[in-house]
Amino acid sequence: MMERAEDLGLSLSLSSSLAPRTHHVAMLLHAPERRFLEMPLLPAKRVCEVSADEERSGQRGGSDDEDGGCGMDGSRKKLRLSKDQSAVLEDSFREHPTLNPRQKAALAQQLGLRSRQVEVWFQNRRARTKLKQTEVDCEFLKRCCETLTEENRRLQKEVQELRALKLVSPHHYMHMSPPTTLTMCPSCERVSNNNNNNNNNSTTADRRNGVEGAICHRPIAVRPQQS
DNA sequence: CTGTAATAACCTTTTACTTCA
DNA sequence: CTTGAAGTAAAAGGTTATTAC
Repeated sequence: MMERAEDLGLSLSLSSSLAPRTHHVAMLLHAPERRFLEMPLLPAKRVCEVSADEERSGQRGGSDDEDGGCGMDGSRKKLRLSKDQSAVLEDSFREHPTLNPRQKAALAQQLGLRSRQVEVWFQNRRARTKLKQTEVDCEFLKRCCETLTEENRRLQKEVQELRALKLVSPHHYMHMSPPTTLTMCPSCERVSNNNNNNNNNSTTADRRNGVEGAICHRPIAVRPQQS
C-alpha cells in the first residue's frame, strides 16, 4: 500500500493540518445545507461495536483496528475512559493535537486501547476544542456587534442634533468645534477619530459639508456634496 | 504530462450511552 | 424513582492529498 510520510516518522503537519483547515471554512458554510438535503428519512442503522466486557476492561488486545464485536443483543455499550487514561490522552493532545501512526500505536499500547479508539478520541478532542473556540469567537463577535450598534445609535443621534442645529443657527454651527465622532473613509474604509487625528487633511468645514474623502490615506477624488 | 482510481487521514454531524442534578 | 441536560465514545459519510498506474 501507500507509504505515507507519517509511516516514515515524518510530521505532515502542513498537509494534514493546514490544508483541511482551509477547506473546512467552506465546509462550515455549505455542510449544513448539504446535510439537510441528504438527511435520511429513517434513523441511521444501529451498528455493532466492541462487546461490553472488552470495552470495560479496556484491555482488549488483538489486532489493531479490527471492528469490535457486538453485544448479544446488538446494543452499543459505551466505554468510559479511566481518569488515568484521560489524563494521558490530554497530556498527549497538549503536546500534539494530531498523531502520526507511530505515536498513535504507542499511545494505544500504553493505555491498553485499540489505536482506533485513540484516533477517535483525538478526533473528538479536536472537535471539542474547535467548538469551544467557536463559542469564544461567537461571544466576541456578539460583543463587537453590540458595541457597534450602540456606537451607531449614538452617531445617528449626533447627526440628528447637528442637522437640527444647522437649520436653527447656521452661523453658530459654522464656528463650533468638531463633534466627537468617527469618520470612515469611503475609499479605504478606515475609521479615524476626528479628535486625535491631527494629521489628516480634512477640515471641519469639509466634514460639515459631508466631504469625508478628505481624510483618506491615499489620494481620492473628492466630490463636494450639494447641500 | 494528464487523468483516474485507490487509499489514508481528517473533519463534521449524528447516534447512543452514561452521569448527574 | 424519573427525567432532561450535558458530556462523550463511536459511527457514518464527506473532503482532500497522495500515490500508483
